[in-house]
Amino acid sequence: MKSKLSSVMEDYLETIAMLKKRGDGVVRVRDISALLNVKNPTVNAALKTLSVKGYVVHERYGYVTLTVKGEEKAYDIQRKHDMLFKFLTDILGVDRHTASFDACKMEHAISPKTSIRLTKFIEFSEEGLNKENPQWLKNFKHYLETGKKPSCNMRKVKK
Amino acid sequence: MKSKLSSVMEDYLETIAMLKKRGDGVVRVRDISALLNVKNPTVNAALKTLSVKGYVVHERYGYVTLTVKGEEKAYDIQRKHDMLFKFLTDILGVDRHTASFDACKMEHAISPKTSIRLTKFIEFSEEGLNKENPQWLKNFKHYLETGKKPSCNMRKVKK
DNA sequence: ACAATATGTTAGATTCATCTAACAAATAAA
DNA sequence: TTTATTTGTTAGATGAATCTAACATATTGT
Repeated sequence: MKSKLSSVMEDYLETIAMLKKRGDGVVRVRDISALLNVKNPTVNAALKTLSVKGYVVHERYGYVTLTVKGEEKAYDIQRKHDMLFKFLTDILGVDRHTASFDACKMEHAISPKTSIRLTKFIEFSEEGLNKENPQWLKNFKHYLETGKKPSCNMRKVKK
Repeated sequence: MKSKLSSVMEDYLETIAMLKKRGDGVVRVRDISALLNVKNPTVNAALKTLSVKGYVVHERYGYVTLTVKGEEKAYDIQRKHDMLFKFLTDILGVDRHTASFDACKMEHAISPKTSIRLTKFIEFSEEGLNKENPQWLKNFKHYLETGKKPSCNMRKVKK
């Protein structure tokens, strides 16, 4: 009964969830096709697939809604996306546009195990009493700019 | 003239390069289908596509070889794969099997920019005079096990 | 050298995600 | 309230990646 979804189908779920959470709160075929840059009939076909599998409800000429199963799945994907985006921007320092683009593809590629570890890694980089970056992350940013990692010796150098 | 390759085609190139570098140094259709878990006719179709695009040479009933273009592409993908594998295992501490599996998918998902940053991050984690993990990485491993990041206070605690 | 086995190829079918063209229904404008 | 416009649907085609079945060529063993 697992009937795994393709990454394309996952994208549709993610998009529907995103559209629900903004604008007028309802989701039409047009909105989905606009966001995913596909034509209406393509969206229709996808919705057919997703409704047969129990992820969405879509009556002829009506709005699109997620089932509980669909919401859960969409939420999972969005969490992964947000986590990856954060990792790419906050830790690696990738620009927002590239990070967003890559996160959209990586979210379908990483296993739960990797997802959990990356999440922990982000938490680790944020943990602590002060909200500032930890020193190691500052050192990495410095390394990105200069190609040099502050060594023990360097830290002793004055000025 | 860019004619981007699908991730499936990239996998074929990667596999061919890998097979070349081991065993008897030649690559047959059978080797590729065995490694990728597809049937011979599928490999044949892929080789057709790749040879039309100038990545491989394949004469009827002959061995498969990469063109220079194909080698370059394959090398790019392998570099990405190895880098991702290293990141997943050495930094995140993901098990080798999962890391290998995920790297195979992620290598097709990340942009050059992200690839470069990740590479730098790995370099950063290895840089230095001693080959040991840097302290921050040890701290992360500790965080994974205990859920606690060694704080300034904790470090002062005796024993 | 010949038969048996393994490997490679061709042809044709299937599934998925996409498209265009033609039509139907709903909404907005007059 | 008719007409015009936008949106949704259906039908049918396409390209990519896969399969099976049938056949062709190589390789191996005797």
